[in-house]
Amino acid sequence: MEKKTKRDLMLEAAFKLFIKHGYKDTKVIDIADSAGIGKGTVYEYFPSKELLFSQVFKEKILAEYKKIEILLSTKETAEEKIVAFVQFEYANSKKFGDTLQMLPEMMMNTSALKNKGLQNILSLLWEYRFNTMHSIILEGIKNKEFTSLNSEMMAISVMGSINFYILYEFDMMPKDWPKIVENSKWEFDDFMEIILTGIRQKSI
Amino acid sequence: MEKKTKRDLMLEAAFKLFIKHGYKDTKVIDIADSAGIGKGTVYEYFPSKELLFSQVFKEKILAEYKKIEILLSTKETAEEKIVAFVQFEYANSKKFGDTLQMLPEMMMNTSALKNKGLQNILSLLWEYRFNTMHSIILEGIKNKEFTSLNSEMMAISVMGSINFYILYEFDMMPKDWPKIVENSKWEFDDFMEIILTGIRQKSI
Amino acid sequence: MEKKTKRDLMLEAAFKLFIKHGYKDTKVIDIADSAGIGKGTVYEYFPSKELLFSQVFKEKILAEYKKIEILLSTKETAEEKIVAFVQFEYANSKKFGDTLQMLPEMMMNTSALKNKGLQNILSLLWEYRFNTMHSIILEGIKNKEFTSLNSEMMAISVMGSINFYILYEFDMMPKDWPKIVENSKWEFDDFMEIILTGIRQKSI
Amino acid sequence: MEKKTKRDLMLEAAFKLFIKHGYKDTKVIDIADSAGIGKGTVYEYFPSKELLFSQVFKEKILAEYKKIEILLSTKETAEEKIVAFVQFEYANSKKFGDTLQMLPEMMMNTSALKNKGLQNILSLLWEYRFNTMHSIILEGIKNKEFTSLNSEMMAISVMGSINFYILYEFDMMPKDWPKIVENSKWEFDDFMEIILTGIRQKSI
DNA sequence: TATGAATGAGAGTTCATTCAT
DNA sequence: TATGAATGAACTCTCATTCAT
Repeated sequence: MEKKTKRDLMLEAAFKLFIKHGYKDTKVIDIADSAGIGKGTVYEYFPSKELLFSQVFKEKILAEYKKIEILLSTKETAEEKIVAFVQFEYANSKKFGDTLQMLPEMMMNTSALKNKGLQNILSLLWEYRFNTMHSIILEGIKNKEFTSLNSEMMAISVMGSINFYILYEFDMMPKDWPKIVENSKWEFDDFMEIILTGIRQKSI
Repeated sequence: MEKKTKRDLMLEAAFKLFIKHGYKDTKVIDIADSAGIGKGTVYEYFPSKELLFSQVFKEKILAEYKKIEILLSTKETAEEKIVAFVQFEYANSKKFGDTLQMLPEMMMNTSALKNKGLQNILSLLWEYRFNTMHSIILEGIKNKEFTSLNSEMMAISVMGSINFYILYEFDMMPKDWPKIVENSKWEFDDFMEIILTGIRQKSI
Repeated sequence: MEKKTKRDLMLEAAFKLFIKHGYKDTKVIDIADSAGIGKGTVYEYFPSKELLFSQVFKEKILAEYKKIEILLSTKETAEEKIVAFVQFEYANSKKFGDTLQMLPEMMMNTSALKNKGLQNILSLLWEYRFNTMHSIILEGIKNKEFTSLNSEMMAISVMGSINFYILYEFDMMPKDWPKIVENSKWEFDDFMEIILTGIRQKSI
Repeated sequence: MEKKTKRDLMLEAAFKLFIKHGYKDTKVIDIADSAGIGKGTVYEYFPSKELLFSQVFKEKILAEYKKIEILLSTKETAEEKIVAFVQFEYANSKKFGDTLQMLPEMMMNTSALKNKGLQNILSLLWEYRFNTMHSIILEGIKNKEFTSLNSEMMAISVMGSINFYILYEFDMMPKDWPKIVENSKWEFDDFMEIILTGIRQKSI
């Protein structure tokens, strides 16, 4: 029976609109209207649109992604961790709803933000996700689960595959290309097999 | 002694500015100035900024990527074609100079475009690149070069890896994470080994 | 052990801020904060910012200037009264501290006030000061201390000189013109000599 | 048969509104409306409201005041120059019409301008007028026309008297004090006599 | 009585688009 | 055909004032 504060209402409205329409196309008045409050009220809580975005990012998006750590700690092998990582990101994307227009903008480092400091905030997500994956890879190499090729290249390959997979599944791809109708277990297993085979220690 | 038409001048200026600053941050006046023509003249050739962008995309960006076909026709095996594909995209990105601000916007399907129809134009690049890769994969499966897992998943994994690799090499990633200092041959070979191992036919 | 009422606290805070930053640049919230009360409370005592200003002016500024009367009553001749008048205004300005941004706004009849009625309130200071000076002049003429030229012109000349002298001494003048380094007794005496000579009865 | 440019129309409209209502109370849209042009057009000619004000000041106000030099060069003695100076300023004020609300804001160094550089522009007028007067005084001292008291104090006294006289004549003073109905020759002569007597060389 | 969260009219500025020349 | 001066809708942000508590 928790009552949502105005700040929460605003962050959530802003979050939805930012990911739906992107930064530049989300107007302050839209956020206010969507949160059911007055325009001026936005500025009672956040000093500017840019800083509001910054908070949305930190409190809504980044925070969500950081929950991966708990999940990973329950897994033993590096392979299991990578599988969990993909499942987690997949679920996360699903949770953000069907309005993911901003995801690419976020995933890539584009930015309509004037403030250079804020531009880097988008990098935080990249950095966090990449570093998490890189750690798993390094652990896998140490364990002899994975081959001992350049670990950064391995992380790049795996992360790239995962990003693309997610975007693909969530309709960020061209609307008119032959879309896989349903995300079957079979597809997922194949996908994991492909990326894991790429980095696995070759059995002798 | 070919004389460039005003239309060409504009398309080229627009192309450079769009990839340098992105759609929203490229002003019509900048394009006109850069092309050495009057602002009003832009509207003699293109009915709006959005449609100008559409033409730039089709005639400049997509056209550039389609040159891959010639290159691929010179290669025999699917593996060779994938290596050529990566090298081509890498070179292409390099050619765009050090001003690649729009690359992520293009690679991902972000858009500041109001016109939903125009947003899909960005998908054309995706579609083209993905289909090209998918064809190579299918050919490789047919040749028994590649494993016979789900071909779309294979294409997704490979394309994702490549996109990420390119973005990484061209500094679109967070500025402060441990950047590989120089793009060594060794890294490239490792990268190719990883993605190819993922899809290769397992030797018995 | 007098306890200051909220009203007093507000008037004093408002007084300080108005003379420091001027009318438009003093925000209601600043006054409330400075007085250590809530913003809403301001409106319990004063119906608007304009009327608050009006009260500040009447109760703080004008009241301060009216103390001249006590001083003047201790002087015998008109000349002595003029000297006292200048010294009083000089001291008054000094007392307002080093934050006299509003002094010119007050001395001149500028106004950011929308309410025409309120604009005239600033005139009260002028009127009071001018009338005081005019009375002294008339007394001096009657005493045969001063020449019998048009008494208003005499008052205008003397008041203008004094205003300018004060503004000059308090740095309201252009910062980069040759500023007299220290306000010496010699300068003051010269100044008084100049304005008094202008109105003195010529000795035969 | 000179045709006024849009720029001229805007400068003139801005000039009138600035002096009538002051800086903060003159809206860009008012200037545009008054000049009979669109709001956006203002920004085709001037990059900001502040810089527009700056130009108005330089091209309309300061330029007008600098015409004094021609007049002064036709006068022989320092006294004649001071008389001419007063007459010039009086005429100048008259020319500016009956809407002089901004004159005090200009004469004093108040400012609603955020830009510190622009604040100083108001000082230019002060500086110019004071320096002009100071030069006349110095010349008069050299000629033995004037007494040899501190020349800056003499300039301050004379300038202050003149400013006040002008403001008084042009209704900047309290509306309800006993206003001299008509600016008679008699008043003017008295005024000049008073300020000149204050600085004249005493005859022996 | 006292509060401060909430408000929205209104400010300066931008820029894609129009249109008289 | 080619132009750029002119436009105004739309943006972000401010702050005096209101009002439920």
